[in-house]
Amino acid sequence: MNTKQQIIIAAEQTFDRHGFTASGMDRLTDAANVSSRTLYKHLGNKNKLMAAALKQRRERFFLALDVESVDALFARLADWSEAEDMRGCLFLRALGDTGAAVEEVKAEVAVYRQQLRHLVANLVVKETSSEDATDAVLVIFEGAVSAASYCGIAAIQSARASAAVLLKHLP
Amino acid sequence: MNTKQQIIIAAEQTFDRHGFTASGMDRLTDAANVSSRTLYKHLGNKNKLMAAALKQRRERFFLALDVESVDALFARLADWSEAEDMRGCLFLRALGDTGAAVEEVKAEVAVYRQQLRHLVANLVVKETSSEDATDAVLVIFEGAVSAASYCGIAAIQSARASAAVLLKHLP
DNA sequence: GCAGTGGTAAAACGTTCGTTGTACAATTGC
DNA sequence: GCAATTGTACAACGAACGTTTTACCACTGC
Repeated sequence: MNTKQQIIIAAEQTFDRHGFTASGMDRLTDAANVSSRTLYKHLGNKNKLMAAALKQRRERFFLALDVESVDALFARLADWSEAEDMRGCLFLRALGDTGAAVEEVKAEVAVYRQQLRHLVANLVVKETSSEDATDAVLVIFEGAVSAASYCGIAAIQSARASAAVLLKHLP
Repeated sequence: MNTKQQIIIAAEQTFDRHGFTASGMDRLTDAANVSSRTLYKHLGNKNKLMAAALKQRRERFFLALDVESVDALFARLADWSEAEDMRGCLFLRALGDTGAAVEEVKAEVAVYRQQLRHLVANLVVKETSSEDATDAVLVIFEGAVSAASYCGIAAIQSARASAAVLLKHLP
């Protein structure tokens, strides 16, 4: 079994559930079921672990969102929300939690945002032959992620319908 | 001068900028320009200070968003984003930062979300004679707040236009 | 058989955390 | 003039933090 991966997966969940700064190394080692010595051997320090957890989330997230249309994007997001608790964008939260003071975290957040924009832009171009609606769909996507944390899956279904309307009727 | 208010206002900014758990009492007393003894006399403890800062943010936010139409709502949000740095919803972040383990924070977040929903629902009813589009507008609002943290005011302008289209063309 | 690898447990490092105690200064109302 | 109020500075508390050290165990391949 891959110990490093096991640590990172546990950390992704722990940071999401309990916060980045508020999650001490004790809680992280307990969640991963490894000694602190092993964790430090594999990850170096807490900042690098945060970055690794974010990278893991990003890869898992975009794997789940590997789709061919905007509608499918929101359908997959709905699937995600049924499998995982929604607590708002983990990357936005990581930045706020750490006060944007951790370089490793800032870098990972930047990569995520760039990747999300590219994904949305590509889908929008495919359907409208223009990038113009990218921001609009991006806003709805971010809104769905945020609102799902207290409106549940209804927020995502609403977002899905809204996106369809927008792609038809936006200038 | 009202010392308590001065402490709370400084705390609102400090928590927003540096995170809730990551902001120590030293930083909070420094920002408020008071001694730690004074802060504790007025606020009791850190959890209560967090709640007070969130209440302050809520009141300030809804005062800025005291409008008569959905379009004006987004216009005011754009004004807000030009006066303040956007780092995503402070309430969502407070919940994630503390791992939803602080009752005082959970309560304030619940009040905020309820008030936001009521505001949006009232505006939507006024314009469409139905509450049906509430979730859709709520999603766009949340998305504007989140996306503005890295897309700037363009996200809010895009959200404003999207909301107008939706109110016209949603079933 | 033995070096190498990859893990454990437990204690300790110095620092920072949230919070309180003590002692003192400035302003105010009667 | 004096008591009350409201603030300060500063040191201390025990606990928790991130990190490292020390010593030890189990498995692997040659």
